[in-house]
Amino acid sequence: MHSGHVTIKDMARILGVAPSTVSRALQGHPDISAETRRVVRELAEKMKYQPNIVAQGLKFRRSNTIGVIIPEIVHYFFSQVISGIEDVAYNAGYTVIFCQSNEKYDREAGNVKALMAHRVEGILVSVSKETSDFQHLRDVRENGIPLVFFDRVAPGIPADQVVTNDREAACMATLHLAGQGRKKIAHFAAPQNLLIGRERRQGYLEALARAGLPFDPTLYTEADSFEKAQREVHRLIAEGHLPDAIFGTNDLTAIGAMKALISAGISVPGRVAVAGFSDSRFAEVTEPTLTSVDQHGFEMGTLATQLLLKRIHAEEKEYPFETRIVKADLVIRNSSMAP
Amino acid sequence: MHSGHVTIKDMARILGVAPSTVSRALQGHPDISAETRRVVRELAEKMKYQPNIVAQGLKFRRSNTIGVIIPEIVHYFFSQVISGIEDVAYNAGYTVIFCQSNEKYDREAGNVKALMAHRVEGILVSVSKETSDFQHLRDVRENGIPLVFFDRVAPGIPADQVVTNDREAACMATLHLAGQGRKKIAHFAAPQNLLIGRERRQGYLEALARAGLPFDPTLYTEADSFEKAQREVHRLIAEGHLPDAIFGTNDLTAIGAMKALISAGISVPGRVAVAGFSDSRFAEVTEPTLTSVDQHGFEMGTLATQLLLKRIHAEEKEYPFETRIVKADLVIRNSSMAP
DNA sequence: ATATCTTCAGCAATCGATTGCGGTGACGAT
DNA sequence: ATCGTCACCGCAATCGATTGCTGAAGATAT
Repeated sequence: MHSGHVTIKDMARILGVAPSTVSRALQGHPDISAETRRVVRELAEKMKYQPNIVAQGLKFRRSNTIGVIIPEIVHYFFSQVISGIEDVAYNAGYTVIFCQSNEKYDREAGNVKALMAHRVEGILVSVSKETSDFQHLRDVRENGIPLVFFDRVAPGIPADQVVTNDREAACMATLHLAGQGRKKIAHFAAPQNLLIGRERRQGYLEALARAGLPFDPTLYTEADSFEKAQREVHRLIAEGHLPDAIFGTNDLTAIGAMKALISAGISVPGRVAVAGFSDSRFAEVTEPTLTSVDQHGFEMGTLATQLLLKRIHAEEKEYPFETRIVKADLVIRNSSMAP
Repeated sequence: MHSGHVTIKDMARILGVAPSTVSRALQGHPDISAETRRVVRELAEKMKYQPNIVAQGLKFRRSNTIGVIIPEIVHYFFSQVISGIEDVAYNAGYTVIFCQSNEKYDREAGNVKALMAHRVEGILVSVSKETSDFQHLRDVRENGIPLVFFDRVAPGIPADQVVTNDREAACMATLHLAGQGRKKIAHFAAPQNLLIGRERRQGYLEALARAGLPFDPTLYTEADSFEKAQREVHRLIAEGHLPDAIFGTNDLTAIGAMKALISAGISVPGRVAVAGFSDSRFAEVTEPTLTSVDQHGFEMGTLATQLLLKRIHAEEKEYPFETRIVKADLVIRNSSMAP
């Protein structure tokens, strides 16, 4: 019959008892005789009965489900985060509904609606690059659904957050480049509507200041992909503004720059040192290996999920929102060696 | 009140009408007057009403949800597949519940149970390395739930499958190396209990035969990781069995070998050509860039999901199980150029 | 003015699981 | 013989949304 799933009613009909009796027998309610309990449990075993969580969820108004919205899973960092999320959720008996925004605002808003319709108990989100209107996320909060941002947060929305100390780490990476004797350090930045973009830029500027280097606008540009970085390098070369170091806002950007430099006959790290961000596995396989910042994605995922579950279990009790920082580490490799 | 979600009853109470009227008004049932419809819709708009999909699912006995079980998401290939799955599912109005087996049998079995309890309409699975008992997957089929395997299939279970033509692709890669004038082609293989390990090895052997090259046992070894590959290269060098080409069972293996060769002063592809498998993004960033086999993970994901949805929508109507092969392409880059 | 029809809403059941309350039998006590 | 006391189980409501059927008005026809 129907989808092949055994229900409590099916078993009740077979045994000639009421569904309520079956339910109570299964959960060991004292009102049910040992004999009845035994019979019911045997049948449940035999028919491989599995309670319908959806129905239970309706009854108890909880879904035991959390939602995750991620820009693009095919990034090592994000897949690490997801892995951490799944791990904690699984061990807490929660299931994870997974959505990908593909860096699109519309998709992200659609994902939020879908998750709400599914009555997830909480949402973990890293906002897309395109998102600048945050009403959809505000709606989540207004519906009383816990929200935790990780890595990319939305400004002005009351929620827990798990972020990297982007500014500090960016500063550290840039200072490292300066420490190698580099004077003309370029920054290939992420879009400035993203907080992480602004933070990393700030860290870069701070490092310049601390190293006593001037900020040269010709060495600052928004480029956050492999291809864009290559274009920018070509432009810099053409315009005669070759820097002696490049700090990329992420690894693919840094690698794109590095490849463009090398194929233009410019040695790395000989003439130009390069550093990236969010230590991907790429960093170890490039030639030269890439100096980068390890963001500890898995830990960000576990921590974010813990914060979410904590807030879910706090029920109505409100408490101040937390911002947790997962400290990133600078991993120094060959691309940033002294000339 | 409760979780903040507006229900049809809430609106009915406010408007002083019956829940059924609200329901019909929202779906434009002709029995409802234009005036009532307008009033209801306005309130729904104002209160941001969203139908409870869980309740609808219970009513209609469909969850609009599919489940995915994947060994480890932090592999570029699998994250590509997931991306493809999510894409098709989203466009078809399905949500994806995501589980990670972490290559563990227990975890995989637990995931299956959880997905069944959630009444997913179908399951996509790539079995873990550890899995040798497939009863949990057989249970899925016996419950009448569609199942589709991708990449790693379970033998003897009636289900649709989407796989790579591993043997053919491995043969192609090896023949390519032979075509570059290489005579002593080594193979760094995956464990032979994995089907893909055996298939790729077979492809390698077949290519040797077709190229008229003898099989040299000293050039065959089981090594399927970055580190193992490096050790093997050092051993080959030490033993004086340096090949003039290496075909790795996956990209990290190939890259490990390449790095070890280069750091030993052996030029790639000058003296030794290298090719990998399952084109990761690594392949483009190494130096030299790595020749590899593109498995088209995204397409495997979309195809597998399409097969699953097709079977879900076929309702009770049975039709023969399909095995679809996503043909892998050899992507020739610099690591395998002629000497 | 009565009969018939049309229009529009509500009642109640349904999906699967759970639970407060009420009811039925057996048994002993008075 | 009647009442009280358990042990045990069923009825019905609930969660949110949907739908067949029923029913109450008003409109139209005769």
